[in-house]
Amino acid sequence: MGKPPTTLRDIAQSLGTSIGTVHRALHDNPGVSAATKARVLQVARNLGYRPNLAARYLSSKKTLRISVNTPQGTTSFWDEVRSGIRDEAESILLENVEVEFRTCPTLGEGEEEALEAAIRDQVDGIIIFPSSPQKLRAAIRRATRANIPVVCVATDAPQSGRLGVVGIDTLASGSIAADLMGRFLNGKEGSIAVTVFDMDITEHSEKYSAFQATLETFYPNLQTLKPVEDHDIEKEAYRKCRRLFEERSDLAGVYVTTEASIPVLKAAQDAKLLDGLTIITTDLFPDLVPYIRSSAVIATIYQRPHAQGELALRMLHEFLAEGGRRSHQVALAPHLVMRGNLDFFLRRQTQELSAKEKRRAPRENSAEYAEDFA
Amino acid sequence: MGKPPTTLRDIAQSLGTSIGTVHRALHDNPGVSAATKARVLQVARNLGYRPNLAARYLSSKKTLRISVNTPQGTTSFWDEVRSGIRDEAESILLENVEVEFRTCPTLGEGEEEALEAAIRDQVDGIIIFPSSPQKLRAAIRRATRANIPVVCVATDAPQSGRLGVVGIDTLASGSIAADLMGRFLNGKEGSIAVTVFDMDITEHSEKYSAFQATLETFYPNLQTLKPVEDHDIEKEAYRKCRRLFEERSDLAGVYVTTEASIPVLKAAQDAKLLDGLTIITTDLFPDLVPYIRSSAVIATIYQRPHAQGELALRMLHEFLAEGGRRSHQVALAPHLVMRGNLDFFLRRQTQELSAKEKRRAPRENSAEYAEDFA
DNA sequence: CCGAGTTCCGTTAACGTTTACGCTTCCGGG
DNA sequence: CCCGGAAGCGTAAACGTTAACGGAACTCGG
Repeated sequence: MGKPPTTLRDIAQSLGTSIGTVHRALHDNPGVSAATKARVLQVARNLGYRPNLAARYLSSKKTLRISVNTPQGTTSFWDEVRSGIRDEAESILLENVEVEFRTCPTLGEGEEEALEAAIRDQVDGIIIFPSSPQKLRAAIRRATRANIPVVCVATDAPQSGRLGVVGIDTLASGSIAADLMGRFLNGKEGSIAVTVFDMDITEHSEKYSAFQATLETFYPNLQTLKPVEDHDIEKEAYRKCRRLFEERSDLAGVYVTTEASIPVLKAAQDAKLLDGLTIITTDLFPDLVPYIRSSAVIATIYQRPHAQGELALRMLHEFLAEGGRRSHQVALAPHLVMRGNLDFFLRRQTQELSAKEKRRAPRENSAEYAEDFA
Repeated sequence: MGKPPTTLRDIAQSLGTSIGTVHRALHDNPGVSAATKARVLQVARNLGYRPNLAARYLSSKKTLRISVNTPQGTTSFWDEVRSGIRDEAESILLENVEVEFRTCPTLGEGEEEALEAAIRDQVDGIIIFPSSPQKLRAAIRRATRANIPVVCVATDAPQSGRLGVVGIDTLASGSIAADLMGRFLNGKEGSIAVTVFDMDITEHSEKYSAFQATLETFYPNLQTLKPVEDHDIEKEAYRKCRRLFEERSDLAGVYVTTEASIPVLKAAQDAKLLDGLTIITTDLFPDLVPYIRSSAVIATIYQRPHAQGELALRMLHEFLAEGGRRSHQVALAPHLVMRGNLDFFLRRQTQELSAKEKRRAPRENSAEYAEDFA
């Protein structure tokens, strides 16, 4: 079962050549003839060569630089994503990851420039939130061609050649929102409003249609209205919702899929509907807490930003370190937050955000760990 | 910012001693006087020494053997835990982890013997499900004293000196169950039955009281009954529930916190109450699926066995590899599964369980990865 | 007082890769 | 004919740790 793994030496010996040549061939560095290179690659494949990462790291000692291009954001969402990335970077064995944050102050502003800057800086990998995928597609392609893998968080950038995505499963979150909405309304009739960022974003249109489909299947007495697009602009969200709330007298519930739930709630309040509506939101941040406690927001779909950050970095690192054999499409299940379990999530959030530098003193020997828990 | 890390050499030089001595001192191997050992430890601390894992692994090349002691189980729960452990073991960089499974066919039978066997076999670490913590406490202590770290999954073994636990947050799951129960019942009056494994298990009594407290706070018109203990014995679960169902005419809902939801459902069916009761269960396995689809089970609290397995192994490995600085008490948030998002979880489950050996051919150079996704 | 056995410590060869350097061979231009 | 340069390849020194070996100094029974 446990054959000793093949090394560069093995390959060199079996070819009657030297380690240096094998190494150059495998990395297509200059200095090898095409013929020997081919032979080396062939033998390497036959022998099932896999590089020893420990040796590689020990020898080269180059640290991987990865750029994190995310917006500042209006809620704590992106802070949590970033702290997830940081945590994962620190926890990686052979600490050889260095994270550079390129945070855009306003959404969509300077996104492309930041990406270009990362490419220019020759980072080894990029984690990005493509707020408008079609605008960034070309730039992501350029990064990929420059041999810099790109991982998208939260939103995908299709047709861009990106290495992978990590996000929340749209079907799972849209459907559970619908199912809960139906249950909470418990047989009532009426229509449900859904706000999204923009229907051009795959994730949002998928969420919307999952919601709509589930509601239609299981709760035919409820009707999903056309989506309200808010582009994460507070005023737009308020204005559009306010109008909707005044117009539709049969409105029974609202499902907010974006970060911008506060303006929607304000609109409901101003329309004197806050108590009458069944409202399900997305994400979890300080401003939202009182609404959940008071039951104005009956449930919120938590998109686990911390976990998204962790996984994005993990995916990138795995790829960079060993050529990545894992799935490149990670769809997380969202968490459901209500009054009852709210405190659990709040506690966790603060833990995660403040988990700075808790490195212990070097405790080489492990004889006494049990005392900690006795 | 980027100081070169201190090495054994640095310590040796600053003490005017040799690298070998430093090494022996840090690992308290024989052959160092108490005096020099103390000096070495002192300097190591001052210089903030942290071992270079790559070098360590490269040099020693010993693989970590870890034993996984879990029951066979009556549902797929433990299969998923095991597959999570396996996945994580494979995905660890510097693949130096070897997992040995010691699976007990029947619950609580031969648990202690299996643990003893693992200790005797000199494994480097143990992951265990302590089905009856007090019985295993002594044995876990012995393992710890033999310098073998023990991580508990799903259930804790307090006062046992175990290295850590990974499980589901009891507060989060008990409370969300109560909150949902209250909402689903929507103002109705009545009593709610709760089944647990055994109130002596910390987790279960915590879950129960979280449920009870939340229900009492937010839905005072619903009353939590005394817990039904089933000890994961199907007959016991059926019998006790059947009797309860016939006795309590005001029963409105049931919260099953154990694996044994099927006998409870059967009892409800036989008592002709399946449609009348609002039932929330725990875990997700094939036999439960039809009940969820038909809405007999309105929601189930998924305890994420795969994730539990992953995290348990990660915790153990981190500790073994570098003296573990992470939290040793991991409490996961459960997932909520309903009709709407059921398919998502089922798809995931089958993916996770069948994710065997997908290692690719060695792909040394990474120039062309973009093609895969173009 | 001499060998045998300790105790303590220094030295050194691994582990598999990377990288800088150095040695051939061959070719074209002066 | 000789020299410069390049292409192709071998060599060896790192990287930080582990583990085995060897050698002092010191102890002790005979």
